[in-house]
Amino acid sequence: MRSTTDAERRGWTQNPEAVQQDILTVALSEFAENGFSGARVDTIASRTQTSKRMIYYYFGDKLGLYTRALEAAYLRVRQGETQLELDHLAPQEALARLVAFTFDHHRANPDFIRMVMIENIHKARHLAESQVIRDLNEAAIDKLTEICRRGQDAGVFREGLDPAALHWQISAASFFNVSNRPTFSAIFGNALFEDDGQEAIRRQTVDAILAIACKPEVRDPENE
Amino acid sequence: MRSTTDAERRGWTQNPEAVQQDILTVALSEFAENGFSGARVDTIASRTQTSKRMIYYYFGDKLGLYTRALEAAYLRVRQGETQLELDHLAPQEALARLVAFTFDHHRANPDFIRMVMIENIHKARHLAESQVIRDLNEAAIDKLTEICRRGQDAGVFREGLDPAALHWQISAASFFNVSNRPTFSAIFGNALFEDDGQEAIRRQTVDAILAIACKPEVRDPENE
DNA sequence: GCCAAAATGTACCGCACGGTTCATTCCTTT
DNA sequence: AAAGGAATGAACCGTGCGGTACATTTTGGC
Repeated sequence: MRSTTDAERRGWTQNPEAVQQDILTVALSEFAENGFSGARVDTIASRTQTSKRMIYYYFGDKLGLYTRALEAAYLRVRQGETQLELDHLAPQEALARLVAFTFDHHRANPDFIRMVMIENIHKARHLAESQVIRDLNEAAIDKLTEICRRGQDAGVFREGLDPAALHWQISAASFFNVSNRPTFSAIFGNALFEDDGQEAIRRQTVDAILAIACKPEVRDPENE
Repeated sequence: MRSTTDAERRGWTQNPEAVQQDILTVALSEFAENGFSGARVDTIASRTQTSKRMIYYYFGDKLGLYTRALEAAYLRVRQGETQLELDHLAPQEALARLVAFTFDHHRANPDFIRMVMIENIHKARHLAESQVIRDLNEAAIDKLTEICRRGQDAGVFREGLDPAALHWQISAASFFNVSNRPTFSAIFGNALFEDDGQEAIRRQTVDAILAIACKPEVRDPENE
């Protein structure tokens, strides 16, 4: 590791990892903004501190770059999810916390949401082929499955509860809230996406999920 | 109105409306499949019984064609919604019916869903500018608002229920079910999208919405 | 220090694709 | 029946954009 002064004086310093990271960051934002065909390799290059040449050097072609950007988006977002600790909470509390967290977490990662939207437009063609992403998602339902088991053991959750279906419900609300905000607010106004509206929707969503999971007699007494 | 035989013999028959309709149908399917930048005007033209020349003659440019296709998608889907009659049902029944219908209706109109997805990728830029679509959606919440009022008058729905927020919940489930099927099933398997899984999810969704809308004491006794 | 390999800069290419030009045929009006 | 406008056909064009050729600099190994 040496001083960079001579490199600054004339010429440049090699830094493969940083260059790739730079490209990936820009590419992710550009693909998320414009979609695969909408994104322009030249634009990505220009927003980079390096050149288009380097993009093709490291990523082969536009599709390769897109795939890596997609994986990067998943990596980031899944990494954020590991922060959540639920084991010390009662099942209902844990579930409520998980739903609220997922809701906020999706909201905080719009680029990830947009990449998934784009993948869905493409029928998940690239996602399906990425082993990286498949691996990442194996653990995604684990937390929820564990909560379900605990809730059923404690007798507060319904029997025959399907963790996958529950995850579907949580994802639906959390995802839609970000993905469809533009059309929804264009048609029905922006109120639900202001702070008050978002809080109301999050609470409503938590309630709905709890209603699905909990036995009927369990839900009435506890009133937040 | 005259026979078309002479036109078949030599030359061609003019038919502006049919030509435009033909173009629109193909364009809708092509845009829904590939997005705005992904769709190719040449491809659209080739799938048409007319030529690229006609597309520009009637629709000006690619964006004009896209906008008209988007409006066409909304028109079709909203037209299907008018079939639903709910006034003769008790509020809870009406709401349950509305949710189940919306769920199925979205599922039956994947092209519409994909157009909305694409609009959301584009931040609803074109949808926001279309007066046609704004008008179409004014009536979209009316049914639901009416049900809410009736339910509250009858004392079975909670006070302070927000029809817009309820519509949000219904849309979230129904939309996500179609829009995110590719990624969801790529990651978590296809089971939830087979007939059994879909039925389970629809039931679960209806239950969740009813749990949001109904007063707690109202929901326990009635067991489908 | 020297050399091969890795990393980067510059300039360029081919063509796909959105859009147009110009000519021709159909239809309505008077 | 003539004319003028609407509707259609066929070929063409300019360029935006994905991708490449070729030269040059940097770096690490010996």
